[in-house]
Amino acid sequence: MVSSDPISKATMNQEDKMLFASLVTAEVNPRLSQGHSISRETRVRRRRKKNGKGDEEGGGDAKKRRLCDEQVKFLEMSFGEEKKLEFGRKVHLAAELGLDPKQVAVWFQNRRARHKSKQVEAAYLKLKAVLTLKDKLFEAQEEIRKLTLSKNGGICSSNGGEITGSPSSSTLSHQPLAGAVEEEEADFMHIQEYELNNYIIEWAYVDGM
DNA sequence: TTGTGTTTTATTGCCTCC
DNA sequence: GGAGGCAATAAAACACAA
Repeated sequence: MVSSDPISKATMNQEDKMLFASLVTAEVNPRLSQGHSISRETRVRRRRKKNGKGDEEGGGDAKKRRLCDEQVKFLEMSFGEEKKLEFGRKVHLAAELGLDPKQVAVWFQNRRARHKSKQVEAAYLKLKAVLTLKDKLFEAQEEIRKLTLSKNGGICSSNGGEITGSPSSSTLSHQPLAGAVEEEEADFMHIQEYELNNYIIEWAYVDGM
């Protein structure tokens, strides 16, 4: 089966993994970044094996039963209305679907987890896009800076070939046209950067993330 | 058919809130 | 202290390529 997830963690490079991990730990699960985490090894050690072959108590078959399409559809509808499950609704849903209330609770728990991981993935993709955009902006700025330097170099070379990092106001005053173009470029870049920063801030507060 | 990867259901242990 | 939530994980069920 092919994963329907937009991102496969297996295909991520190291940088992607770190970015994704930082989102998952710091953004989504603040508890983990506040010293409440337990090492994986500890958890695994602590965990008792359940459902092990031959040690089933009560002798009942503890096989997992997949919910039928109708049940899932009903649960999805209910989840769409309200992500959390209060006692009354749980009992009602269970009765309606012929399930154990605990199964309904477990289904909602797992569904919330899936919902959250989708949100994290979406946030990850957005963040990645923003960073790519920032890179491009930086490259464009660099390009403009180089062009400006070479242009000024040409102007200065007629005055002895001096190349300066930032054109002096006296140089600009002798070149009104070039100065206007540079100002326009600078304005453009400032607007781009401003919009990008706004976007980042906006994104940061989406869904309380 | 079988090996492998993914999805779904269920469990465990911890935390927070009342 | 109990109920309920969450993260992490196990394991069954499932999909699919070879």
